Amino acid sequence: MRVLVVEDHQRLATAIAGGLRHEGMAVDLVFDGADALTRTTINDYDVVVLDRDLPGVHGDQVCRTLADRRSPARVLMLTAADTIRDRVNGLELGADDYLGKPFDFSELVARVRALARRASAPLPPAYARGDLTLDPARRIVSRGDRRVDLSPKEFAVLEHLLAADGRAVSAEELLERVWDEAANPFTTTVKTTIARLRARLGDPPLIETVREGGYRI
Amino acid sequence: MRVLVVEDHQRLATAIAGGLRHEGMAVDLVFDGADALTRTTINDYDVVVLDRDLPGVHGDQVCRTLADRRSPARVLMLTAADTIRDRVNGLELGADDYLGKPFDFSELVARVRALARRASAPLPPAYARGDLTLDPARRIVSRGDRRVDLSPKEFAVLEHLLAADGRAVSAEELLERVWDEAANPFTTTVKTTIARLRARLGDPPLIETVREGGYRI
DNA sequence: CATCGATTGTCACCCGATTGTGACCAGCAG
DNA sequence: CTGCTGGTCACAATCGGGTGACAATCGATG
Repeated sequence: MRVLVVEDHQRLATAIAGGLRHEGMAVDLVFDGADALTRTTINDYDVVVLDRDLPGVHGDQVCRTLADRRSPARVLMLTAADTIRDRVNGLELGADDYLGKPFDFSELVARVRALARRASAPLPPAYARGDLTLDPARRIVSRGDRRVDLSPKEFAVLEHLLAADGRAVSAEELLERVWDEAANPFTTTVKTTIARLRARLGDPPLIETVREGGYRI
Repeated sequence: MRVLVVEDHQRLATAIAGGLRHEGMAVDLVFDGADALTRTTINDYDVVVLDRDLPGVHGDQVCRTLADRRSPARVLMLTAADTIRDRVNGLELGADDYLGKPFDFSELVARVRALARRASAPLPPAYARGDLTLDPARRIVSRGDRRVDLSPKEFAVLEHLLAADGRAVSAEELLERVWDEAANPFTTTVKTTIARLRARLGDPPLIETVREGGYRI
């Protein structure tokens, strides 16, 4: 879990960062708002622990900017005074949670955890063709309920054929899309890879040859 | 709904337990703090109804221990005197609600119900995959009923793999999400960590390698 | 503050799978 | 029969991942 701590007081900053690291989180630390903004463009954080009173760019400003950018990072705002009014302000700025100083460290940890528990992105759908399925995210190919394991090239070729959805795909197109520039078009690489792929997929055959036109599934 | 009643006065204890059972709850009953602590390690309760004045281990102590353990059980504290001061103390100790004696039984029921509802939402942040379970909050990993202890990095990697839900996770992604900025992408750190993780998890192997694609669980 | 063990990053080396390659074979159309 | 397209095979080079050793660092403990 990736966390950015933004806090200008050295002592407190390192204490927070150290504590969160101790909980097993990957923590980056910056001491002002400007740095916070650049860091959040470079890295993807799950949570930003943001002190409100920062020199230079104010915490509120950082928070607002993140919200404007539609940053996926959740913001936990730290503030000296914890009044209802502050809380409302903070949440209106786009903070996801609010914690007043002084705070109990275990509470900070709990809240960071809670914020990081974001709904995991749904897995993209798998391809299916007859009894063949290919799941791009999991990198799994099955024939019926039998798992088929493929080498990276074989997998990529099969994925491309499935994506073509029945259209015939020429050897040139495969070379273009599946291989990189280093591929030598004057050799039999594609033929060979298709052969190996067919062998691994077993019977009945799935990949048809279209004379002069390439391959189709 | 699973409830533990901790109350040293026999009469009152059985009355409460009986009443809650009558409301359809599964109630366990103990008469002192020490028993309460052992029971809560054995079973997962939704709510603990806890008398404050207990012989031996005091109610406050029980409450604090539960909080320290990050127990998911919510605590409803019962107390003879219901002063503001008591209430604040109780809540600071980690109790989730507070009820002064004498109380109206219907109010007790209502509060237990309310607490149970509250508990059910953020309760299950534990991953499971086959015989493997990982509890992020407690930082506990088990294989079947055998506890596995992992270093922080190993734990974080495993958590990430489990969160990916079978998706293949590349070494780059792991570096990005589990390590902080100081990580050097040109070395074999991830490989090594995976190797150590595999060794600790034992047989049968759980983490699969996806050539060119990273790791999958 | 010194010490000891655990943790972690780094490197050198090993190994098997993968892949590109070209020679050769098979089927088919003209 | 001939020429062409595509399939098959064996081989060698390469690559990606696994392993074990080592050192630096961290953290707990006396």
